[in-house]
Amino acid sequence: MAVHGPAMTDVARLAGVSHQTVSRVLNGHPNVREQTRLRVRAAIAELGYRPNGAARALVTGRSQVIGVVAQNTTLYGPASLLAALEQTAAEEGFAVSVGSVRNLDHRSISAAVERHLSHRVAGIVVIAPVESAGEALERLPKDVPLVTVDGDPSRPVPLVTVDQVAGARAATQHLLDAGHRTVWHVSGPSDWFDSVGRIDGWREALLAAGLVPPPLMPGDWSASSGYRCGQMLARMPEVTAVFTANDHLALGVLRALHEFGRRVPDDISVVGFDDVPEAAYFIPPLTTVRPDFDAVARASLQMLLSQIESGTGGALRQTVAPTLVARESVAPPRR
Amino acid sequence: MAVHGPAMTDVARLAGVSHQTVSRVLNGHPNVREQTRLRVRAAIAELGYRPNGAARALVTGRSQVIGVVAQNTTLYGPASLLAALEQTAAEEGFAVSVGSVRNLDHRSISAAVERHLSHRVAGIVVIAPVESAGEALERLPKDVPLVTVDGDPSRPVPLVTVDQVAGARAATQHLLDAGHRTVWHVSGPSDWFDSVGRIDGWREALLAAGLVPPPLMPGDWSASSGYRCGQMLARMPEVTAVFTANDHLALGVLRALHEFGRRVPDDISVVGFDDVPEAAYFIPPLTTVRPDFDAVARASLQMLLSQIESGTGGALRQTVAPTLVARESVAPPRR
DNA sequence: GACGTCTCTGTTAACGCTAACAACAATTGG
DNA sequence: CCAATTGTTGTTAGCGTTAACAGAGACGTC
Repeated sequence: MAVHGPAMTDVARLAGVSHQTVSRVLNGHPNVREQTRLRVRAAIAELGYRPNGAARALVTGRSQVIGVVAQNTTLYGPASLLAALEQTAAEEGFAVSVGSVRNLDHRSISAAVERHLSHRVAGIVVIAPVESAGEALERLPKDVPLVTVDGDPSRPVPLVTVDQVAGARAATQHLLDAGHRTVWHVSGPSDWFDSVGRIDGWREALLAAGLVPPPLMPGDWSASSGYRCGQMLARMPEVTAVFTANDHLALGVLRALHEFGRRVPDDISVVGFDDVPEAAYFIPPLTTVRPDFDAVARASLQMLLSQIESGTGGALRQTVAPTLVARESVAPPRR
Repeated sequence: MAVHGPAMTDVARLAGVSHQTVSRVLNGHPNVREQTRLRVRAAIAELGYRPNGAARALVTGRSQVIGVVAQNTTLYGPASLLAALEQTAAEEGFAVSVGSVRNLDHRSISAAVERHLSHRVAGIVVIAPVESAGEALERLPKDVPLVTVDGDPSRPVPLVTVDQVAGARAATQHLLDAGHRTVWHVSGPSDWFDSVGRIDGWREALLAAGLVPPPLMPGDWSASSGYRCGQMLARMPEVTAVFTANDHLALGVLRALHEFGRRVPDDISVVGFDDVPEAAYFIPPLTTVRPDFDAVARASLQMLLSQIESGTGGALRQTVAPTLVARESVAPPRR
């Protein structure tokens, strides 16, 4: 074990140059004779040399690593985002270090950020969808490039976010367009910005149509809470259209409706949010709103990289529009 | 930007000691006077000092980072595993760097491993569920602590794996116990060891009961392929029990059966694998097999850490038994 | 021919930390 | 009382890389 690989000096010796020339070749400096460059490359290949990131990080002050702070990476949204971030980062030559936290409270977030900072990450992406994360972020050292995803729109921090409001408005409008008199909403937890945005969008669409929003049914993202809400919705004959804050809630609702003999979409129409891969195979196939996680990842990474390169902070803001995916869970109400 | 924080010497100066004493306090060396230790800690706190991981990694030859190579971290299984690994690693003071790859072929895996190596990770966990990953692993440098998860049982590499065979056997037996004459199987892709193990377990259980396994229906983990298989199963009156290689396949099957008017569990019983959180809210709630991802993560990390500490390689092997979760999708066949 | 100006390459000094050794006091044993 | 041991601290030398500067040719210009 611990048979350390060759270092830059070994490559230099083999190629008959100084270690600095090797460094220049590696970093793509212009002023290296083509012939020298080739000799160096050959030596690198022959020795199987791999640059030591730690040494580079030490001298440059930052590593080629981006830290991501996320909660609950088992959920579809965060997991997709994380995967997309990792892909995009890899293309830019960055590794991604994950610091998932159980709770998005001040202490947990700070701890995760601390861990990343002590590894001298080049920048940090915080997937911080809840209220309590916000404070933690403002107390962070100002000299670390930072981007938040789905965070608090009211804070002066660079933010990339799915346009929750537009998505929710589209979902609600889709139901209204189908002829429904009103639309009920099963929401996510109230301390998530995602939830708040979706509630706002739903409310806006109703108000714009001159309707009074019916009471909100609060859930917690899980199929389980969707089921509980569904049991209530099923009992109310007037309910003909439901918009749920995510697909898992929708799944729970679908099952409750099924148990009560309320048919979807014949009796009640349902629209979800997220477009999980299985949504097309729910009973019935779920109409839902698909956020573009790749676009979010790309936007946040780009924002982060520009901070890293330029050194400027800047509280940019970028929004990615989701698209409605129409399937069979929506139909006009029966007279 | 680039306002570098205080270094060890700054702490030392403030505490009135040498930087080496600070290092000793940080690393918990025994021979430091209690009073000195307190002074140093106070200085650390006052300056908000954070040790520089890069410098430490440079001098010790390895960082407090564990590299994870995984494919498709959007799927429930890999995502759960990753999250569990990260949690466990954090408890041990390690960060986790993810290198997700699109394809698990030789080139991609090697590239991901290379990236990790150049960051001098302390060890690598490869979630390598497919055939083609195997070769890549054997050509890796021997001096890097390495553990594979759900990998090839026939290769001489430390391996932690869910006991797929036992899980599949339990699922199949559960259906036989309910009185079914035979059990059909919708499998995962044939190059995944998970699939192979589950097929083996299914086959074993049938053979042990003196039955001839019916034809295998190959799927690809997705609800979509489950749906396609389900359309065929629904057409065959003799089919009364189906075991699917994961819950998403089961979801697709459920929907196909529903469309064809075949009721579950009245006409056909279904058992899945994974116990995704939504499985309890399928129509009907799905009986499934739950692998213990936390246990897998703990076992693999423990195995990795012991390699890191001892320096010995050793081709250990550890298996984690899954449990059957009975819900409503299984019933005795109708006469 | 002397002098600037390129292009290429080498030399030296950090970066912040740990390991190895050295140094000194306090304690013990004879 | 001297030597050996122990506990505590300081000094020095790297780890492998990049940045800053220096130097050697080649070339063109006055």
